Amino acid sequence: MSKYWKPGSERPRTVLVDDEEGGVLFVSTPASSSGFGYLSLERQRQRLPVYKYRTAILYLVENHATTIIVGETGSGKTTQIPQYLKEAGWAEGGRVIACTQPRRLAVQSVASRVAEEMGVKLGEEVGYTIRFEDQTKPNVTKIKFLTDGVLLREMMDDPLLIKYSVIMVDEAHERSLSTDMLLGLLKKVQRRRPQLRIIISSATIDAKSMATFFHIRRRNIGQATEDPAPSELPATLSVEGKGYNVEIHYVEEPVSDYLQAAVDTVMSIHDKEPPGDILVFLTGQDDIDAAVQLLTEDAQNNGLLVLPLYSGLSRADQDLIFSPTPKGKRKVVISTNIAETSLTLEGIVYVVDSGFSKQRFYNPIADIENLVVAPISKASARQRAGRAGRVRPGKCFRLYTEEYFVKEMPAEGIPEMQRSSLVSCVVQLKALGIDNILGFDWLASPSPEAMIRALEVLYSLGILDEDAKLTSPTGFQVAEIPLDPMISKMILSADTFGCSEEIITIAAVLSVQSIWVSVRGAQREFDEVKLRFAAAEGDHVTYLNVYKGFIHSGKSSQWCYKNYINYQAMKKVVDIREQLGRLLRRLGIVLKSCERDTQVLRKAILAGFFAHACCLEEFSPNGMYKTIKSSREVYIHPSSVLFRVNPKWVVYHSLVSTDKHYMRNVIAIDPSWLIEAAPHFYQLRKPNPAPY
DNA sequence: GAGCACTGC
Repeated sequence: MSKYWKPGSERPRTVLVDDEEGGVLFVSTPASSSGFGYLSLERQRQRLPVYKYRTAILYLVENHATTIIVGETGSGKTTQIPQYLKEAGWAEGGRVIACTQPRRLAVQSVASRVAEEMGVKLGEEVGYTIRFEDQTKPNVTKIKFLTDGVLLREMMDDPLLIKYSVIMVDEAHERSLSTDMLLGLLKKVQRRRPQLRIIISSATIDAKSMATFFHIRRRNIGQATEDPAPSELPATLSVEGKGYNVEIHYVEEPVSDYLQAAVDTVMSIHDKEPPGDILVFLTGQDDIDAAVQLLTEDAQNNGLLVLPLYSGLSRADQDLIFSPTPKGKRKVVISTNIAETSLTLEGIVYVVDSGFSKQRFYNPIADIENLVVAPISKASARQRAGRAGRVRPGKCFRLYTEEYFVKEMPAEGIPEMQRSSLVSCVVQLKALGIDNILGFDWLASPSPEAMIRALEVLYSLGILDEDAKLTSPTGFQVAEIPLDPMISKMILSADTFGCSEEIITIAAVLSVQSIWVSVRGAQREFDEVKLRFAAAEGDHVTYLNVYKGFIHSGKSSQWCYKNYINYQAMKKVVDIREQLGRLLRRLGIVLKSCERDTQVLRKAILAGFFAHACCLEEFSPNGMYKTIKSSREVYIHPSSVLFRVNPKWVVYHSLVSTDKHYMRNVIAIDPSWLIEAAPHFYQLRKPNPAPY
């Protein structure tokens, strides 16, 4: 292996302390690394790297409006800082300390850990809020963990976030859509509420741009406040992590086939390295299944237990990953990016990093989201490597050269804000009274094309008016519904068509990944089972049949298993459906059923998705459609019940672009409904006119 | 004949 691999010289664990005012300096000590099993909770807390910075953090938060904390995983910042703040009195007088996370699971686990450390019952002094679940008590909860999406929603009722004294935005380096929106809005809130403290916690050293962003010049400090306002210069503090050292190895020459290189590397680790499980990062299901097959063939009875991991797997298959490795075996998990942040595997000692992941990119001109294999960033590469150092010192094998890493790999990924459609963002900002979207203070500004496209789409849906203001009531109601605006529009229209009962089921199904389980081996059987639910009208109506079956079965997981249906997804459908029902009631909409009339149902769908209408090309041998809007070539996705049925006129929910543009979730329509649904969009159209 | 990952009153 020494011939092939070149040890790297990356020094990830430098500690940097940088108070912009130059007054404070902290020097770190090397990370300690011992098991905590026998220590009391209090002693464990004191052993965390962040503990040394307790006084410093409290000092900075006291004196600065914004504090940026750079800390690696395992520093303890997420669980400790909210407690320090509470101990220092930031939760007194009915005020609440908030800590946001990008993911639900993180919210729950961090909250329960903190409650345990404080010796209180979860949901009282320490609580959490995620969608569908509010574990907080008014006037009792002092520390509240929540997803950043929930905090954004809270702003619709409480734009200045009055009840919070400190808001800590954790994992800000991930730069999710809602984190970026939240940070932009928090900056605005801070102008109006100088006493609000913001803590931004990030795992990467790119704190400078955050600091520059939050360096606000307050304009109107007219009214005298009782406390002196904190410095508007953000402070930056760095805390080291608790991970073990991970030795980085690079290939000497670039590899041409990362799949084969990954397989070879696994075999080589298995041959030459001491015991320890291996985690391999590839890009998608195809790659992963291929690698699993190669390794399983290669590895017959040689002691490798090879397991795939991606979100499309059923829960049972995902859980295999967590089962203990049998004696004398070495576990190899071949995973997508899911293992980079969302799932943590214990016992990994070796990581193989292909250097790629699938990433979503949005083309605002074509209004299409693409999924492409793209190189990862240095930040991701470090995160992946860190997965090898959770239990003991590990090794990371990067399938790219050190020169590439140093010179070519981008430091950070492109923020999601610059890779997505802005339709939802715009509605949320408008609802918060931000009228000038182009002039909004973005952390990373989206392209003007994307913003203009979003405004156009929303205007065509009747959600925004000519002045780009939310329409009343439609626009404001759409903003209340936590779904894609096109789906929200569809839901609201269902009221007129008398089919809201059915439409909210469809909306819920369209809002989850997929209700089918992934079955590669039993494809034929799967297709046959699917036919039991299939409706001639298309996928949306098929989903109604599945939902009915699920409810009829008493929401049985067995029933799901037998029918190749994802039980977790169906439970989520039920949750979303209930939420939508409550929401509509609040908007004064009474749920009505259209019984068997699928025509009104499809008209309601069209009210949201008229822009996605397509017509089958005449004499097309391979089922080619063209979009009415822009004559784009599209095909029905093979997972659709209308695949090979090819009705003349269809409307799709979304496009998946791989080698072709595939329409996912397709329904057959009558073209006359189009003019009815959107006269402004489809007027006087003779062959292939383009509205834009 | 095909499927990155999260998330939301």
